[in-house]
Amino acid sequence: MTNKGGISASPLPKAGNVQQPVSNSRLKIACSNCNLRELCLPVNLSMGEIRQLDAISHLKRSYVRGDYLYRSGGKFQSLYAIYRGSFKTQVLHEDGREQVTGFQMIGEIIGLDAICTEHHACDAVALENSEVCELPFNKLEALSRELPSLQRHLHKIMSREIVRDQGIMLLLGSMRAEERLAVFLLSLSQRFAARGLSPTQFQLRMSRQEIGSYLGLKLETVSRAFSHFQNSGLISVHTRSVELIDLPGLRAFIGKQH
Amino acid sequence: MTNKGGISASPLPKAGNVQQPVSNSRLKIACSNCNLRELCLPVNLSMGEIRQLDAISHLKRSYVRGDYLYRSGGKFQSLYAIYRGSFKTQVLHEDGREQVTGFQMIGEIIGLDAICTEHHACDAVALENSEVCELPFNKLEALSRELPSLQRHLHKIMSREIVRDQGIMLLLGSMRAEERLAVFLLSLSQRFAARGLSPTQFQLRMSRQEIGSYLGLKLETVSRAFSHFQNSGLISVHTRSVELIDLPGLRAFIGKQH
DNA sequence: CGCCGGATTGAAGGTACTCAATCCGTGTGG
DNA sequence: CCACACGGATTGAGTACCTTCAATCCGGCG
Repeated sequence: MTNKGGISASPLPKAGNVQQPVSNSRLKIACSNCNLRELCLPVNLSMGEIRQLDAISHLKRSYVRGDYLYRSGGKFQSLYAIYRGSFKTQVLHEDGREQVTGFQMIGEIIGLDAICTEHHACDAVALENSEVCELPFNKLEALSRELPSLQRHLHKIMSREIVRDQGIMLLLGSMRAEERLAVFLLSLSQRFAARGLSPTQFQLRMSRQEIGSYLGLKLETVSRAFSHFQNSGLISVHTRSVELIDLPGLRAFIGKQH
Repeated sequence: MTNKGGISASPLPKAGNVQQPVSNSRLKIACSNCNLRELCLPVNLSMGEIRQLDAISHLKRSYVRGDYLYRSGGKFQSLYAIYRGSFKTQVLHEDGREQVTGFQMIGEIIGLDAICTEHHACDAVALENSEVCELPFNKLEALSRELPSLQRHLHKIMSREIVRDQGIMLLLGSMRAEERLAVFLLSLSQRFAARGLSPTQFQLRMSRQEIGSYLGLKLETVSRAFSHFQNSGLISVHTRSVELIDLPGLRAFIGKQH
């Protein structure tokens, strides 16, 4: 209950019920007995090696909805493993346009975009009450020189981010509005399932506006797509609570011509 | 003239005229005297350290337009530094849709998407006669444990790829057709400039179809946007040869409401 | 010369956007 | 406790932009 996030990778292995409340988040806790360990460290590390990770990570304070974990342009120090809650990342264009580039949930790593310039390339904003585990990057790099399996793990996390982004490019570049939403819902479903939560019933943590920004659509279009899925019997939706009624039907919907 | 690509990062420092023809590409050549070195290795490595890099890299044979450097699903072994020519990467959806996810040119590194699964997540296809330098990833990882500045460099390359992809998400998610093309042309211009080539006159290596796929547009829309820019006096275009006449005008075009 | 693929241009149609009204759930204050 | 206000979500009508379909053009090559 008083544990701490380590280094995440998704797609994630089953991790049992990891969504227990954290009673005292200021406590310094160890990766070695974190209940996110199977989520964050699917790596063959010995107990001794995990203790080395413990030594470099800290549990940070809570964030409430709207709080910034970091801001675009800010100096890069650390990666963050999400221990509780969820975040969105967004890039802002000088003309005021904004694009949500991702929604991150428990066990995922955030901040990789900042490595190349040592400054954050996007904002990270809490979508709900959240806690993160801070991983100072210099120390992480040093440790990964010692531990090849940690090094490989770090590379995989970054590579996975690249693959994920390419998937979104495919979505944005070639899918129609309702297909985009179907892909989005199925992706959420998978990620909840990987965390031992229901793949068919969940609460959205983001607004229609935020979903739209992520999917390259206006909020009204997102809303219409939700309604259409509901009228087709594929889902049941009531503002932010969603039930996926016909998963195969949703999957089949993707790629269908008009 | 008979040199070899190393490990690239962009945005790239000025690198003089790196576009000399390679007389005999089968020769084993060294990073240590590669004329791409300033492009590929903007890293503080000693001569001895660079020789260690030499030891793990090989120059691969030429590819002609349409040749696959690797295919989606193929086993991952190596990263590739482009030594001459250019490539596109594309992901294919089961329903036949395809999305070009990037165009890579000389000095850039390709294959990072495969690290997470050990299998390539996209196809890489030559756009013209090209040569690459193969970098076996296991050896690269091992060496980067020895050389912190190489390690950092590798992380930066991966991070830069993530940032680049986020920029494309912004483009695909929130820009209109002509803005997308303007961004694309300005990005090419910058990349040519970084290689000591003209930022205002160049040959496109890809078809309208391929540009369209990259930008999330149909080829006719791309063609119309080219024509419109030409009629507005911003560029001069004749099939694949492009001259950017009014760079500030192009820049100003981005973000303008309708 | 004539073919072929890629590029351009035109006209018609469809999808998603814009603008606007209404609804609904939550939280606040009387 | 209820009325009201507020922000987010839904729904509708009209429009803009991009796509689709189709014809034509152009350059390279056999």
